[in-house]
Amino acid sequence: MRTYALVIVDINSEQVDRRFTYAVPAGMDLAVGERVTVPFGPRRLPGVVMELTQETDVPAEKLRPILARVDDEPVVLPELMDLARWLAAEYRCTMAAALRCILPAQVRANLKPLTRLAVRLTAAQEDALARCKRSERQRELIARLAESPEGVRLADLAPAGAAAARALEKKGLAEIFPQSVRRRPYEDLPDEGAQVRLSPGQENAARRICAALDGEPQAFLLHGVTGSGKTEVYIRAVREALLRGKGAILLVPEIALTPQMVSWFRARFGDVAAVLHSALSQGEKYDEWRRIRQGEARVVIGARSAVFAPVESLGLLIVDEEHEGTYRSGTHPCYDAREVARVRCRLQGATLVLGSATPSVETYARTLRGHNVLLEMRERVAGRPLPAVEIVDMRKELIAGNRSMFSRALRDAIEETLLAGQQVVLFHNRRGHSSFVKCRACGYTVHCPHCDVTMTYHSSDETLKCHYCGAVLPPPKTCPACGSPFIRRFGVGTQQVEEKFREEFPAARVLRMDNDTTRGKDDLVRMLTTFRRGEAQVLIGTQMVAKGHDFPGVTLVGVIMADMSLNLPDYRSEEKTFQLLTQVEGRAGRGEKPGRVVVQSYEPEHYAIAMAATQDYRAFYEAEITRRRRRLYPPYAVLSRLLVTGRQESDVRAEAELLEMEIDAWFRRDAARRRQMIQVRAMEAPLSRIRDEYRHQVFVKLYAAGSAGALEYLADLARARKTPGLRVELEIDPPSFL
DNA sequence: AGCACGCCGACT
DNA sequence: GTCGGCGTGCTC
Repeated sequence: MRTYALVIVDINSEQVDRRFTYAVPAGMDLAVGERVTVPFGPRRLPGVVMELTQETDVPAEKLRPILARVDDEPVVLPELMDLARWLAAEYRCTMAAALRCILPAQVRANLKPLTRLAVRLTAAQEDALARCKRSERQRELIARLAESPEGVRLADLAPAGAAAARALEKKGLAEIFPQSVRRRPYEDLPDEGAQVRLSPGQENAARRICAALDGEPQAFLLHGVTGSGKTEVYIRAVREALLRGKGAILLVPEIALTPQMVSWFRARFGDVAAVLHSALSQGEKYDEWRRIRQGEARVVIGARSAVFAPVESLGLLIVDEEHEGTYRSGTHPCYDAREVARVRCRLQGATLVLGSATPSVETYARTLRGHNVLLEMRERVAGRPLPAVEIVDMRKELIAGNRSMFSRALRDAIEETLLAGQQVVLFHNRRGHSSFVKCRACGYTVHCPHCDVTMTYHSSDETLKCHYCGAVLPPPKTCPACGSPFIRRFGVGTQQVEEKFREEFPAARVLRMDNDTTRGKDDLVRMLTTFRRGEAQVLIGTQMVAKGHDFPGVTLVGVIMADMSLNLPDYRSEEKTFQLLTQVEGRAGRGEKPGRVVVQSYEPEHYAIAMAATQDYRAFYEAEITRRRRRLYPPYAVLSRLLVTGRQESDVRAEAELLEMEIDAWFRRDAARRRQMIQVRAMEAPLSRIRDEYRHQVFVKLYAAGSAGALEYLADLARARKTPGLRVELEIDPPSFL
């Protein structure tokens, strides 16, 4: 009986997003998940076998045979085939695009293994020695080679040794051959961290996770205050998974944080741990992937895309710093690694652990609704206290005549800390675009009357705009709240903070860490190491200094302006601010000495700032979820937009307005649809032109409950739109509306 | 995605 | 008369 293979060809286009049937040549041993080369029109293309079948409706004259297998073994695990299918359905991408996520480019490129010349004995040691009585060097080499039957790299021999090797080869006693070597990322990293005793909180969390490894797989939210030692819990859980013959994946939010985590894992798990992320070289990535696929590595540490790592019999999937935005992919398919992780765990019967000191509002809400089991760690390890936080009201500083960016309290604290020989972290979250208008006398910021988000100052036409509804206001000359003339836009960056700091504390050794100073691949790691070693006393930086670093020498954290992230035109800005402040405050007092924090703010009474100071997550969550419910934001609503782009501005505008009318009509058709809609509005996008392409958007806000049908409609609408010269794209809950 | 086929303007 | 523009249509 004939066998046919249903193949997805590697073309990311909806036109060919279906399975093509090929005849399997007699004698070709094929399995689902294997990569093959197939004829496709005049071309030869790679593809993946989705299914094997005994019959087909395809007429015989159309059928063509599979040309070849690409790999020696199936490359896609069966569970990952299911995951790819889910990915394509959930994120509305082609099957080819979904498979590309699962098969990284290096693997598809079929890289060659890296080889170096090595030498090994081909004769018995005694025979070889007998024939080399005269040369002491050759005899030495023979003894050494006898100890390493797999061969010794020529580069590892002294120059004379290499000559001896060639002599042995000439005598037919040894051979010189290309030996494949593994490219090891972070090879020279020290193996840090000794075995530690777990605190009662850590012990409890680890026990609950291990119970799930033995019994019914579960999803956990591990909520532990900064410094509570979540990493140790991960390590314990991973070890337990390994002991049960299962694999584990640990996702970390940023490459920058990986080296430290890798060194901790290497210390415990050695070569069983693999690393996967985009900053590795092609070869490193390829080799690590192969090692995982072949079961040589059972533990994977990696960024977002490592959620697809080919770990067989996965037992545990951990998402560290669950709240981080980096888990959402910016390129199509725009998957959320946390969602993928959840589905993958379901498909493979694995246990999911989401870890954070500041869980995202969505995750916490889901947890309270019973989707995750909550594990809490309220204490820091070794009985260390949380840092004492002092909030400084910068409005009072202005009244007191202090116009500098450092309050008297912060300046004193820095002085004391430097005198005591301890380290300081200064955090300032400068965001390049979108400046806002704020009153320095009373802290008032101009908000949109309709949307409750900060309005953004546009210097081009000197107006304030709302990025959600398009409302436009002239910037006020005096503060609408208190009448003060000190109302102006804010735009201080870390560079100015550094300059002012050097003026005031010329003796201190300062490092500045932001996007401008960490351009090179290794700059960040080097700076972190320098600072951790104590070779600088002060670290000034943006959010990248806030995240997860362990700086035992830091006893003072200063926040230059806590309101910075509060005034972004985004409904998540309160959440972001709370997370950032809580995280950066958590950098203080992680060593022997207790830490302190000085937070400077123009609106110190704001709940995000006040509750970050007391590290009271639950109180913040209650306040925030109440606001979201009242103002109709996620998780109660779904925000989406249709983005229209094109060269001709009038066409772009007209298309957006047409879409608005059409969508509006669709929602008004019956009562059920009317109940879905909160707002539909066409407007110019905040970034109204990028690379000579004009941008307009149709902002669509829906009630979350039962929104699936409406979103499906919007997706179909966007896809069906084929006006020449225009592109229409649907974005659901995008990271920003710029 | 490519590459075909197919129907209307300026060139040796 | 031809060379060539890129609009639909197909690829097992």
